[in-house]
Amino acid sequence: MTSVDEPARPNGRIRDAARTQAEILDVATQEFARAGYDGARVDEIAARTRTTKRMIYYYFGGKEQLFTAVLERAYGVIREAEQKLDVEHLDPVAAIRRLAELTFDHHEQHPDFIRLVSIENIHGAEHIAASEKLGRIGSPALDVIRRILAAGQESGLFTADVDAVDLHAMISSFCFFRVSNRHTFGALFGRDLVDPAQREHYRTMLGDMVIAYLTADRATD
Amino acid sequence: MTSVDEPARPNGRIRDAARTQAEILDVATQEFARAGYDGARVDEIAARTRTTKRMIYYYFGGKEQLFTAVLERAYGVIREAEQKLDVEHLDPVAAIRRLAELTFDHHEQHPDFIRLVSIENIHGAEHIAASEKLGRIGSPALDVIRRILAAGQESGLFTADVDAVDLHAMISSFCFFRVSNRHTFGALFGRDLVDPAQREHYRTMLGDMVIAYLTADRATD
DNA sequence: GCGCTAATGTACGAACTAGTACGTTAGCTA
DNA sequence: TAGCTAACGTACTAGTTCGTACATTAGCGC
Repeated sequence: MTSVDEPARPNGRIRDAARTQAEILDVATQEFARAGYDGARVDEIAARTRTTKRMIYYYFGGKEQLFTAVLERAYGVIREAEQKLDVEHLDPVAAIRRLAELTFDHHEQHPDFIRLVSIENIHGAEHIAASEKLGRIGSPALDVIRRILAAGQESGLFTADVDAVDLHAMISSFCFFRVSNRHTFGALFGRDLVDPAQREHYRTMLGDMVIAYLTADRATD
Repeated sequence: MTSVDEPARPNGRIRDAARTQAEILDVATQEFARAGYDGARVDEIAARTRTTKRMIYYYFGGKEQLFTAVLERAYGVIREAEQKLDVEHLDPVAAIRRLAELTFDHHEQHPDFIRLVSIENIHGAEHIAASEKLGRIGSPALDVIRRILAAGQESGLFTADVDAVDLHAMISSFCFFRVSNRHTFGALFGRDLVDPAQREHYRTMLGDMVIAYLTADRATD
């Protein structure tokens, strides 16, 4: 299921640096997501690739840097998706609900990414800190939220004192938890949070929650 | 900082099975939470104990079972805390807010527990599944939520179609995410979700969110 | 076609790590 | 106080795992 297919070559190996690197990253993503950083095996990653372990060290330098590269690519994917967000033509309430739903969908569709982020948190985000790419590139989604919030607050639809980063945290927490904690939650409470039959239910619940929060009138003290 | 101090014994070792086991569990909890399941080192756990690695295998059988025992004890602590919940004398709105706040506080005070749960999710909750104790002991908090919800729905304060498990998931997701993802979130957005100065802010935000969700009037379609 | 370099493969090693075989002793009981 | 067993310690091993030294070749530029 990798995006690369090879031109029919008799028996030999093809030289294609980009393809080799991409394939290593594909497999490494799966392996790290499956077993965690320390649980992942470099030999196992190599074995599931058309190349050898030698290439992992040739291109990435080591296990640590490979994981960083995996993270960088994974974050790249979501940033790309966020750039395609097109909700600002909607009224603020509909826009926020739509944004929440897209966040919900994206989390559901990328469980490996969720696992990688969980793993990175276990390790204190040290790989993000070590990465130049991931340094501090605020997400496009945040800009979108900022603009919608401003519009909603101006028109008096939204409570005034809500911050974009906090709202992003609120939406993310629900979407993230549902995927990241589905195993323990399911084992303890007997309910599968990612059951396809309940998908619409939770999607609606998230939207309702966020809109209710934004439009509630609170005592300002 | 362990809860056990020894009776002044000249130079010798004291025999105290319970103390030895408790000390192993204390250290193991820290070590697993620090480094993840595969990152944790049995030798390291033993070294930070007044006993030896042999005892870990003597009492627990192996690394796998040790982690399960650590989880069992950690879940026991929160179940104990939940049993002390005393909010049902309040009106439903105040009761739910108080419950949310106590959940918030508990998550903040037990980051190691959060990490253990994250780790267990990476491993598909297989240790919970393997544990007899953790099999399916519904949390006391859930019963409390159930009763408050029923009261709130009866009196017409709360929207009728909200379920206790779902509400528990909603509250937990916010509290859990704030602690579990603080490193990546901080690194990416430059905001520390567990900054003490922001503690009250997020605590209030959680309560506002939950109450707004429960009391909002939604179109029933 | 020649040569040069990026790309690749093979084989191996040093260090680590979970787990165990075997021996010892504290301290309760009769 | 003799004896027994739960509790404990030491030393070791078998297998694993990251990483590398060394050898090889594809294919582009000239």
